[in-house]
Amino acid sequence: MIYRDSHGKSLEDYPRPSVAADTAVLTIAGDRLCVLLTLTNDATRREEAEWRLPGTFIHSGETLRDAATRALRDKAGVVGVEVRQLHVFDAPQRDDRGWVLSVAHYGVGRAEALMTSERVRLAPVDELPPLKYDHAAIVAFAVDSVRTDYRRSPDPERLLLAPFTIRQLRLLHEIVLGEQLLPDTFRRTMLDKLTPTGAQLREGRGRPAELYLRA
Amino acid sequence: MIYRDSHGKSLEDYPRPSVAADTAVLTIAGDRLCVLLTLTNDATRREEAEWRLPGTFIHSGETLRDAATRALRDKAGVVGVEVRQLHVFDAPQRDDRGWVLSVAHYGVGRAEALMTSERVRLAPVDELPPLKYDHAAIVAFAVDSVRTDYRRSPDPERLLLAPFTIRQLRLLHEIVLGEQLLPDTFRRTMLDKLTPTGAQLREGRGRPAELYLRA
DNA sequence: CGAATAGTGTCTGTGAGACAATATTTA
DNA sequence: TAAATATTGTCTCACAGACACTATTCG
Repeated sequence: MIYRDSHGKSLEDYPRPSVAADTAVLTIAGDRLCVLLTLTNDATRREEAEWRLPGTFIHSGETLRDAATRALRDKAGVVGVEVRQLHVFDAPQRDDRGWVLSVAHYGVGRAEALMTSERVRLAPVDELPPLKYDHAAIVAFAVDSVRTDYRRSPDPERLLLAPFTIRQLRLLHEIVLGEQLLPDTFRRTMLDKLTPTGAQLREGRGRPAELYLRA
Repeated sequence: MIYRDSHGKSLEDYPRPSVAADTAVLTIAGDRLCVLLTLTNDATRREEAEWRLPGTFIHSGETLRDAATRALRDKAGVVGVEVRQLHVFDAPQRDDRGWVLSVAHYGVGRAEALMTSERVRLAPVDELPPLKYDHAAIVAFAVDSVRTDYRRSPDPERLLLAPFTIRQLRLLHEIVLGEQLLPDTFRRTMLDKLTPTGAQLREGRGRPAELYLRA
C-alpha cells in the first residue's frame, strides 16, 4: 500500500534531493589539530589532487549516522570513530552534479587509526588545501564543536590513553584549542573531573607526575 | 549536461529520500510558553483533531529555510518569523508514508501574529497534545535552544516591543525559562546589555520604572 | 648544583546569589 | 499611611587568572 496525498500522488511523484552525509574527522598529528581528507574520485594522481571530506549518499533504510560511518569505512578505511550531526548545508548551487543536500557530521579519532590508505591525508585545520563543495565550512563547524567540548571537560573524545598525567592532558588541550593554557589554572579546573591512580610517571627530567583517570 | 558517475549513472538513478522542513514556532500565550500546531491534513473536525508542526517538503531550487518559511505561510498563515535549523530527524520508520527525513527548525514570534487560522492552535510546551511523527522531540529541541538564548541576553527574539521595563523583561524571561528569577540579580546581569532611555513607565501601584532599549 | 617539571599557597578581581535597606508611587 | 514596585547597598561564595613558592627528579 503506497501512500497517496490529496492529489492522488505518492511521495515519489515529487522531485527529491540527493542527501549526502559528509564527515570531518579531527585528530592530532604533528602537534597540530588536523582533519582527515580524501582524494576526490576524479583526481587520479596525488600531485594534481583535489581534496574533500569523506562522504556518501544516504541509502534507503539507513540513518545519516550509518551513512557517515559507512563512508568513513569505504572511502577512508576508518572504523571505530563515532560521528555526530552538525548542520545541513543546502545552498541550491553547492554541488555541480545537481541538487544535493549535505548533512555535515564530525568525529574525533587517533591519528594512527586514520592513516590507512593512499588516498587519504591529514591536513592542519588552520592550513587547509582548497576543498571541494563547502567542505571547508564543515571543518569550521566541526572545530568549533570540538573546542567547545574540550573547554568543558578533560579529553572528552578520549584521544589520550588512560592513565595520563595532567601535563599530557594540558598539551593535548592546547593543541585542540589552539592556545596556551596556564598549568596551575588548568590543573585546578580539571582536577575534580579526574581520579588519581596513585601511580606516577617519570619522563626525562623533573619531578614525576601523578597519573589520573577520567572521573 | 548531466553528471554521471563511474558507473555511468546520474544522481537520479539512485533512491532519494523526501526531505521535509518542519518548524516549531514558540510564543507566549496566556503567560505560558507555547508552540504553534496545525491540524493534520486527514483531520477534518477539530474534535477528533490530530496535531503536528507546520512543515512541507523542500522544493527544488529552494533552501530549507525557504521551505520552512513557505510552510509557515501556507499551512499556518504565519509570516515574518525567522527560522533557524536545529537537527535532522532520520529514523527510517519515522514517517508511515515512506522514506522521509525531517530537518527540524525553530522560530519565535508574537502570539497575535500566529493565531491567524482556524486550523492552528497554540499549545503549552509542557502540556502538548499527542503530535504526529517525532514532532514532540522537535519541540523539545526548540525549547532547549530558545532557553539557552534567553539565559544569555535580554529578549534576543524581540518578543517585547521596545522600550520596556526590567520588570516586563523579567516576567518574559521567567515564562520562557519556566522558572522564577531574582529581581535584583536579573536586573544587574541584564543592565549592561540595555540602554536607559530616561523615560519612565507608570503601571498601577509602585514606583515608576525606567524604560530601556536593547543595547 | 642547576634546570626542568610537579604541585601548592595565596592574592585579586569578577560575578552570581541572597538579603536588606532605601526610594517613589498609588490606593 | 500601607502596600507595591523600583533601585541600590552589601555580604558571601565560588572560581578563574596570575604569580610565587615549595617539592622532586635528572644531568
